[in-house]
Amino acid sequence: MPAVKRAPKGAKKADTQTDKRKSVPLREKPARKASAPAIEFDALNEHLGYFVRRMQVSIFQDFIRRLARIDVSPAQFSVLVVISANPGLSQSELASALGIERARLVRMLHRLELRNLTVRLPSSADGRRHALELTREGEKLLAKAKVLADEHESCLREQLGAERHQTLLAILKTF
Amino acid sequence: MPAVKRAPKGAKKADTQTDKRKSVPLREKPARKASAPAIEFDALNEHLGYFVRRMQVSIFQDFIRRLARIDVSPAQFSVLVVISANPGLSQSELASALGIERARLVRMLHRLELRNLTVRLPSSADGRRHALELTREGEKLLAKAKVLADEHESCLREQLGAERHQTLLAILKTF
DNA sequence: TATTGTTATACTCTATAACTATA
DNA sequence: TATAGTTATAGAGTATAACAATA
Repeated sequence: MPAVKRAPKGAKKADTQTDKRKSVPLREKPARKASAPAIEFDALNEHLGYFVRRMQVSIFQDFIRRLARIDVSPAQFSVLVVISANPGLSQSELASALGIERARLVRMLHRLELRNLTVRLPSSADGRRHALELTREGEKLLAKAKVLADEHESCLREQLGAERHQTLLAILKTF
Repeated sequence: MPAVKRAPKGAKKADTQTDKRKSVPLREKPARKASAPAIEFDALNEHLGYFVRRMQVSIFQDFIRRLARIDVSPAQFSVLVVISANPGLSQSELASALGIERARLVRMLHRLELRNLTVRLPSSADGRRHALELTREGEKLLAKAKVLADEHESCLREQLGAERHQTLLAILKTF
């Protein structure tokens, strides 16, 4: 057995339910038993949020898998794309454009900078700001990332059908 | 000043860049300066994942805000709905139906059980399984949650337009 | 052996708050 | 005083691994 040893455990929480669980089987509806009856999603079927969430998770999983070999996450991809397209952008501007917390962006840029993909240059106009840019290496990696991301998108377009893909993109952009 | 005191800080990471930052302004493209020029999203404009993510975050924020007073998160809502519609469901079945980790569901049910909303009954057929059900209190809270969730959805339908809302729901369901 | 529920761990993300240095 | 960048912290969420009880 490796080092792990198992800490003494919080107790309390588990105990409150042990009584019920180990004691008399109060009652139990026959409902779910035989041959895998399809699960009913009820109210969730009318809620966009549920399906949007499922799709987002699924899309991100594919994106992450495809860009794993260059180690670029969806969030990192969006940061690299926007810096490249808007060189000199400040961290605040970038964060608010992408809906990322300023504080989180700091750590993201930290890692990107350690990998020599981005730089924070001093802004000549305002001593508080950083002018963000990609390094040459950053631009090269972004180019590779865009190829992989396009493959990802093509696969998605194929899954959905070009028309639905287009419709979806159009509707989401209006939101 | 309250207790906080500030730990000695990791150093190293911050230092590696301090040199660059405090030293000569290497160069800086004039690009972003004057009157808030619109930010360019470039490749992101073609990626469904980016917009799906933005929409999901936005929808969840509204959902969370509206159900805050009954303290029900989107994930909790989906769990309550599915248990109510499929009484006797096991934790594994529920987890896989909703795409939640088995381990995470344990903690979620823990909290719901502490609030007296759900119960884990022993399964008569299989000693390993729990038969999940809502308590009467759970059903009552779920009824309230459904009302609020419907209001949330109505607002969303209004924002998008009924037609686009319908189209979106239909396409997402095929995915 | 495999499965169900459970605990633990580690890492990411989100949300705040507070600090510094500049403005 | 306000803003830009930074650090710290707490809470969720995600991903694993391991374990006990049961099959």
